[in-house]
Amino acid sequence: MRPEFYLEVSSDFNFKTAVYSHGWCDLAPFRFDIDNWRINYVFSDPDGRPFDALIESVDARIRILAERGDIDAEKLLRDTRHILRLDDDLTPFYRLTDREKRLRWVCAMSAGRLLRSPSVFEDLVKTICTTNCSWSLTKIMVGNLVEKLGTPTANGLRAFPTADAMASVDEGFYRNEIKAGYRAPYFAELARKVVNGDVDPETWLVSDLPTTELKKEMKKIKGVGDYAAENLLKLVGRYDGLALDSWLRSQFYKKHNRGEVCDDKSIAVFYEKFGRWRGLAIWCDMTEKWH
DNA sequence: GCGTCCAGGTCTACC
DNA sequence: GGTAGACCTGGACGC
Repeated sequence: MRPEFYLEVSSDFNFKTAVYSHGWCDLAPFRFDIDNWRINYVFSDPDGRPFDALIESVDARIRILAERGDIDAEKLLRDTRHILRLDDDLTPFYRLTDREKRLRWVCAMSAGRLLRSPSVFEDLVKTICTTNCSWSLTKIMVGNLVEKLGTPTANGLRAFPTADAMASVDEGFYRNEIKAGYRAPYFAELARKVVNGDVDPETWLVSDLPTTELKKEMKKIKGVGDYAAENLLKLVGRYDGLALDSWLRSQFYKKHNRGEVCDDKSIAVFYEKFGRWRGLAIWCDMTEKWH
């Protein structure tokens, strides 16, 4: 009998829009079952022992079925709250989107909770894997990281690798085994710095720094530029940056500029009215069809 | 089958 | 502060 746990959710939480908020549900060690609308994720206990868990929405609650019983349930529930953004208050954001008829669906569908990983480190590595490549290559790189460096569960599934595991291999491994290409030295250096304590991405979650300063901190990581930093900022709950990439730009051109290319400043002006929520506003606007 | 282009960009050197 | 050119890889596309 698999142990099961439940989490109460607020009335403005929507499991589907949270899970399918962006591509993260498609990246290992997440597994997304779109037919039954549930996800699996390989969590880790504080001692590093991984276990698989199924997460689904049942009767307006979140049900979590763990692979085995001897787990740290408190951490599992904390991690689940974190990845589903259960504690995010999007009320001020919805007040802004409700002002525009075409964006009223955002509040109506309780959209805007961007799925994230239990650790900022994992989101950081995954974000670097999204830069300058196709989504299929992102999936390959992340899949390789999990498959070749992640600790296995009893059933052979694997957790996302720890910084220690990532620091245990060299640049050549990232290039040849992970297929990280020119990102190879970035991953080797990042893992080394995290293990040495020179960088602690988890502090970004609770940082008192103004967003512009925090973004500068993030950009000190090799491989993290404007897009990556602003994407990470969204995942730690700051939506000041648009995180423009080629996909987002092309969607904007199609939806709001008759398919014609325009500069980034014009896109910024378009979403200026959403203030500190503009990054979330553009993301919801561009992904409306997904929901 | 092969060559080219580009994708959920960033870094470095140079001005 | 701004910009050109280089950078890995895999998949789509044209021929």
